[in-house]
Amino acid sequence: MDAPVRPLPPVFYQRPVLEVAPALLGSLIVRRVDRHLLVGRIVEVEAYREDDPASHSYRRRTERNEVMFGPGGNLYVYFTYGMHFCANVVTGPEDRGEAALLRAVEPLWGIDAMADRRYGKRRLETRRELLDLTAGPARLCEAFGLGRKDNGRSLQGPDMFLAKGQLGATEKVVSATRIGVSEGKEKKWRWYVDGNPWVSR
DNA sequence: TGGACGATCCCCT
DNA sequence: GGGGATCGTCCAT
Repeated sequence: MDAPVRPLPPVFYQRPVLEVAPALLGSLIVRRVDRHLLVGRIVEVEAYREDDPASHSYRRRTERNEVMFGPGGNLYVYFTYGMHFCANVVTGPEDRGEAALLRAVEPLWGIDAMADRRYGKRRLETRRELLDLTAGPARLCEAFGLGRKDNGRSLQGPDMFLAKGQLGATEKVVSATRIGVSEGKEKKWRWYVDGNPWVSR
């Protein structure tokens, strides 16, 4: 029997990010937007913490990073490179600036609607298009329709939440260094499902 | 007030 | 493997 799909509770998020981030692997991301239901499975994440030079919350509390300092269980969405959005799950207690970046998702449901957002067409034509649909933090934001208006959004639903998921018996979690950071290179604060085709290549 | 740069992606070679 | 797109944020003047 399938378990009911319901939001992971706030207490799930209100733990240290180095615990929460790897625990997110296999979780479902559930999104209702423009009358479409979109579902994916998280397969790659990174942790960012207040004492970490690579984190937006390093040094000062500012207007941009304010959401990271809120209680765990909200979405932190930021704009970068002049054209992309990236989505994070805020973790830890209030006033602790930490979050887990969603880097890759395996699309499960609503793929035609995701394709429409990503490529302007509702039918995928190549395997490459399927793999590029949600592989990467900005790609998954575009596919799931996440943007500026979603910054600070609660993950208790109904239009956006994460739900308990499963890792397959043969699926192995691997930790590695983070992508695209110039400081804090040595920290192995990226986790992914080994061999999953949506993980960054 | 301005300049440098970024938790990226895409297309070209 | 490399570079361009493109603009909000931050910090140094």
